[in-house]
Amino acid sequence: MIKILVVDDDPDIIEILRYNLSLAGYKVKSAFNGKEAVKKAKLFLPEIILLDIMMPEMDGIEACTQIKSLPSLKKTMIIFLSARSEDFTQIAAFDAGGDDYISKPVKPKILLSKIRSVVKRIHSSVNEKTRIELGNIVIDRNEYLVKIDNNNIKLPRKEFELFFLLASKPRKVFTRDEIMSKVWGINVVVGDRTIDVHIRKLREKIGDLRFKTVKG
Amino acid sequence: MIKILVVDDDPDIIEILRYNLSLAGYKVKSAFNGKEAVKKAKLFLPEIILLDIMMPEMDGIEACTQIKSLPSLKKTMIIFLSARSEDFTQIAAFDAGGDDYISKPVKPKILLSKIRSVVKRIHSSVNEKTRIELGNIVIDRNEYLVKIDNNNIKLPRKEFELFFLLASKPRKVFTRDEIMSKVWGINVVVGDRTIDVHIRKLREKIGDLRFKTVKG
DNA sequence: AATTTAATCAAAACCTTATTAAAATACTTT
DNA sequence: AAAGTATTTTAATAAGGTTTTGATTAAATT
Repeated sequence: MIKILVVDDDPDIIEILRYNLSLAGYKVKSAFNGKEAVKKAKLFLPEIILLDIMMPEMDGIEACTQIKSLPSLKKTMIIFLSARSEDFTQIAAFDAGGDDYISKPVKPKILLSKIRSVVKRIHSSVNEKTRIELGNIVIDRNEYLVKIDNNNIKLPRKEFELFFLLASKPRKVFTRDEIMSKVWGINVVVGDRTIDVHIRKLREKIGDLRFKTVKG
Repeated sequence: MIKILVVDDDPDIIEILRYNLSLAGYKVKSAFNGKEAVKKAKLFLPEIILLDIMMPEMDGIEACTQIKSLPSLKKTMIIFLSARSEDFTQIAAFDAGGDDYISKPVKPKILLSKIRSVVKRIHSSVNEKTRIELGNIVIDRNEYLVKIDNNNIKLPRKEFELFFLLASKPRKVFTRDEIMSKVWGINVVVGDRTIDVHIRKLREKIGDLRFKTVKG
């Protein structure tokens, strides 16, 4: 059962959230300010925290920072609640490690759809591959390390991601578009030669024979 | 002519987008919030919607969900716009059925390249199958490989696509127009001999008897 | 037999990838 | 903050393959 900690200084809002979330089958606890939130989070170990930004004692941003710095709560998803739907507060919120936001007034429908999508994210981040082994090659995303025949090879980030992607599906042919969007991200526009150069470097470091290119 | 609906609460941004898109030859309409977006989308039936995430009245995620639930707009591609490029928004956006994502500030170059790639996707969305098996022939789009009697045969892109198309419906007769639009795309204009030559090459490589032409 | 459509071939045009070196960026250390 | 180092991106070019065209020939249809 998924545990959610609701943090807001307004009891009415707590009540609304608690009502909707309980009804949807989540286990809910609440706190009235940042300080209390940190304390309760440590004990309750919720999967998700709904955190108001503006509160007495300790604001949501600060609370978020503290919570995220605790090893036992590192994976907890934090959803901010904020009165204004734009601007600076949100940016600060994300910088503090927030995972999502909901703008007030909170509509039950939106609330639940957000929660669902966050839950999905929790699940999918669990089975995200972190390590690939192929014969004498080990690629470990945790340690950020490539091992070939027990020799450690250090790769810069892009080269690592590229290698990881290619190794994730041996024999699959990746198009440049696929590589671009998975390694560089969906929004980055860099020239087309960039991939070639990285491939070049990779081949220098891990040997020419690991993968080949298919024209077109 | 491709129709694009632009949705943002900031008139300046609408103007920038409208300017760039019109210049590139798209037909553009706009809306200022999610509610209006849904209404206008129903009438305008755009192929593409550029949708800001944070808006008053109804946020982009919700608007997207509603739009995607309408049968007449199921195929409409939705590209989200958002101020932050963090993962969480992207994931929420994709959960809601978004097809792509652009982070603000929107650079014209990125905008247009995205639009182009989305347009491409609209046209080629028929190709979903990734593998065809017919007796002793295997055509695998993933590995980009044709296997006949366990012999691998390497085909250049156009030949591969052509073969894939023909093999996708054995016994079906494809008109030149069909072949042209599926292999070469809708807005590509090449001479009429091109298909013949590719057919020739294909026959050389996979044997004369795999398919025959029907005059007319 | 005349007309239309398809096949063939080689040359030309076009594209994609590989390879460098150099420029731009990002990151560390002082 | 500056200097130094590593990483990432761009630019230019070479090399090679792929795609398209145009001329010509062959085959089918009217």
